[in-house]
Amino acid sequence: MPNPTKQLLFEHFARIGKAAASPARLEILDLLAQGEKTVETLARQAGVSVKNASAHLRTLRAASLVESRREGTFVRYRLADPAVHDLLRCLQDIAVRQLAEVRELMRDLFSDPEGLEPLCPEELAERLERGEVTVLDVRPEDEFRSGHIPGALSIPLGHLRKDLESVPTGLEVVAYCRGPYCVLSVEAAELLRRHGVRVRRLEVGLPDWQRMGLPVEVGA
Amino acid sequence: MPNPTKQLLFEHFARIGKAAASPARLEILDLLAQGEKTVETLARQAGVSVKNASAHLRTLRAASLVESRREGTFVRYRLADPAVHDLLRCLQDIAVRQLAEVRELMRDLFSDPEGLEPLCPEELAERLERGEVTVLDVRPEDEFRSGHIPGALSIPLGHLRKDLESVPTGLEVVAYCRGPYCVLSVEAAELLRRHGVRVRRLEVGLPDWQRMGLPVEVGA
DNA sequence: CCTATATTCTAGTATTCTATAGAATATCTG
DNA sequence: CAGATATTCTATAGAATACTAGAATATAGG
Repeated sequence: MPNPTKQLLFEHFARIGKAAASPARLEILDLLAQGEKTVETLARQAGVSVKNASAHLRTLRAASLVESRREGTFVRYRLADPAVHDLLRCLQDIAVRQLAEVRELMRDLFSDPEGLEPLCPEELAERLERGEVTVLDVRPEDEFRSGHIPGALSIPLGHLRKDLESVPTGLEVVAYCRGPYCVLSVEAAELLRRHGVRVRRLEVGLPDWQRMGLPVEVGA
Repeated sequence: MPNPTKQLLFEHFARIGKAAASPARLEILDLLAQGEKTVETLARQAGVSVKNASAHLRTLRAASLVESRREGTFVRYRLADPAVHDLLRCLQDIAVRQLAEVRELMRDLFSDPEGLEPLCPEELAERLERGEVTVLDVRPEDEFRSGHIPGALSIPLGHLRKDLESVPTGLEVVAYCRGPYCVLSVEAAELLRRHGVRVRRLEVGLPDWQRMGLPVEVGA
């Protein structure tokens, strides 16, 4: 009679689901997929109060989706398991495939006015090997330091706006950011294109690139 | 300023997460991964009231995780997308990897007293091709009819208890059920082994087998 | 049209979850 | 140890969700 046990098992599965049942928490997970972050950074980047972020992190930790370590007065959080990123991607993919509203939002945010398709990771890896492209990481600096595509240039979107000249224009530029549902690289590409730079987007972000087994460089 | 839009996007992602945030709903999804089922069947197999099952199905449909069609006085539900099964598996895998309580439950339920490892799907496919094994589907009959491993014999666990003689014993028997977190095949294997039958379990269920691109037979 | 069956809808209550404010804790610095 | 900063804990009000029972709807069959 394993019925109560089966129920127990599904209750635990649902613990993971419950942790993934809040927009704020999903955004926090998305940010943590880019690397370790403090509570304050997470709160700022996700647009919630520090107290609220702390409460959400507590929930996420109770479900073992994140871990933390103290470093001085800061507490740094990180994903407890790369599979957590898979979970997030899974939710996102179902949402895009099944929810018409989401497909519409995606079309508005990501469709390229010039009809240029984003590059797939394999293609970028090849062209990078041949030295054909300049790779541009437009995420915040701390995320670049946590890990980036080897040889990539770090110019966070905010800096890019002020200093477009810093982008080398000899080769075609490929911009990337947090993932397929992040608009940083879209905005970067628009900005650069308006200034005559040949630029395309990578269709995924660093976490996906890493998860595919492609090489990642850590540090500045 | 795509901030409200970003928020909107994460709200939609969380709609999927919320739908997956209840043990009863996860069990319903697990059952639906085996094939179309009526509300009543789902309620019975998941151990909840029909009204409650109906309410959960409503929630699942609102999140586009399931679809339904009417057939006479019955309404049959099914998964809206194979990716929904991936989501369930993702939650389960994280739970097993991260939650000690779950690992303990799994050990209690699935560890084989004789130390026999379950077969992986690739191995079964090979041995099936060579005609070396008898494959036994111990799920309820309706799930067998919705799809099963080609050549498998359908003997639901309940029938097996009453009629052990019906299992051919010439070849090694491989029993399978709903998935890696389903105990039907474990109980079947124990039962058969106590009666001297050489039997092993398949480590996954039919939905996983199908998702791997292995052949599936439909009908009786 | 009437009845039986399967399912859904509505409403009410109990429970859980979320966000926030204020107090408390931990660590570093001097 | 006092003061400053980062974070967590506790309590709480409001919102959302779950389960149940009774009414309503849809279909099939006589």
